[in-house]
Amino acid sequence: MAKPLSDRQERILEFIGEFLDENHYPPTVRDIQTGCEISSTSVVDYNLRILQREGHLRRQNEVSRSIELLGSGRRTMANVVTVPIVSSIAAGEPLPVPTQDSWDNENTETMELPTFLTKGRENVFGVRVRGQSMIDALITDGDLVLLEPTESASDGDMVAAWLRDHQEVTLKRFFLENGRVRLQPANPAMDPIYVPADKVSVQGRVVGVIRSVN
Amino acid sequence: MAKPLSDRQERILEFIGEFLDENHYPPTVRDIQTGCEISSTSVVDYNLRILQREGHLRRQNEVSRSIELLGSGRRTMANVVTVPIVSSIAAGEPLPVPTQDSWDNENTETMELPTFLTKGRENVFGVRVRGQSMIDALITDGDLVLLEPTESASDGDMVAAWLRDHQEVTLKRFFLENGRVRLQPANPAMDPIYVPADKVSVQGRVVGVIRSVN
DNA sequence: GTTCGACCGGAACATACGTACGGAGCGACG
DNA sequence: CGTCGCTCCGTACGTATGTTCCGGTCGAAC
Repeated sequence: MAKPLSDRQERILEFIGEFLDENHYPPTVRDIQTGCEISSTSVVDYNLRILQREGHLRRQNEVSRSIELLGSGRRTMANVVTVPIVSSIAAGEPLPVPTQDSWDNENTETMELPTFLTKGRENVFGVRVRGQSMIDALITDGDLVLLEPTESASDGDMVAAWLRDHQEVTLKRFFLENGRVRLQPANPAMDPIYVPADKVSVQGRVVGVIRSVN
Repeated sequence: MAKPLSDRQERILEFIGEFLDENHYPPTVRDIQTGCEISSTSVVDYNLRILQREGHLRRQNEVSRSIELLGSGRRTMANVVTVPIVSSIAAGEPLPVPTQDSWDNENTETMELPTFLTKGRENVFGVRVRGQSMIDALITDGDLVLLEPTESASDGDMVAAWLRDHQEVTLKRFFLENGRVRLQPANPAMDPIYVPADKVSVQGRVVGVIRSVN
């Protein structure tokens, strides 16, 4: 299914992304030809068809600049990425980190976000928060939390941590202190909690929070 | 300077915005011609030149689909608006609500946001928060608060309120209760404050909060 | 009336741009 | 060796699309 791409195809995909970041419209076949130093428009067209067949992009026939990138963290246009929204976070269950399969699924909800929120990070996904359990992380009911999937964390990272003994996910700053983990609420008025390292599993690193009021 | 636009010009501007919302690329002259039921491409071109001269949009010569909308809350492409970021909010001063003049100023910082954050609202602007003074509104240092300019508020709205006696701006939910104003923190664990109605001036309604971690 | 400017209409022109066609190099395979 | 598939190249064709030219209508100003 997911065939490996040739160097040229990788290059084209990368160029389209860069073009989208620098302009407010997609590139033409000839823009790509010049940008990737390809000798003929037919080669560009040939590779674009392959990329389209493999599901990396979409084009409309006979329409100029109709290239649209597909896939996780795709850039649909200048400074915009599309991320999947996976169900909702609730007390009592671990996070359903999205797989490539679930992302490929047509009925995954997605959202378009400015790139400054995901800058450089891969596979960022969003989780909608239910309830007030994250209030000490300055996050409330209805907020959208952006997470970068990871299983490890550095001191000071804000992470989504699954606490095995408490059977719940919490968002806190992570610190590893001689064998145990300190989870520090974002609100300095609240006290940290301490957990043995083997009772905590990191599910993702928080890279952003979006709250839409009303 | 700001000449009134003809009906046709308004229509064209509106159509370009709608087109940008529905596609991932700008419209051609002929897309506009069809969409606005104009009999000739030359009329479209004629009006586009006027709109460009008046600063409502920008085009590149000889480049297809190179139309770019300008101005406050402009849609640069599908589901994206551009909003100005006005300085920063700090304890001790009222908010510098942006005027048309300040927006027109070239050196205003701007940011592109998904439309779902500003949906339907006019003249939304962003304010970067400094310090921890908004912590009881679940807002912390570095957050970007999106405000819709207004001087009135309905019960339950989250507003930016200038407290004359305290000489500070605060973000709270607004309730008018027989002559006095109750300002309710977003964090239900915190207590409300009560202020005489004439000691409070509403500066804007909060429509969103964006936090970028790290 | 005449003049002028703002706006529209139809058609043509020139370039931009997607697409098709024939062919060539090259490695895999029998 | 032949031939098949994949990739590339050069070129050309046809449509898409920005642009120009010339004429026309209408209302305001004189």
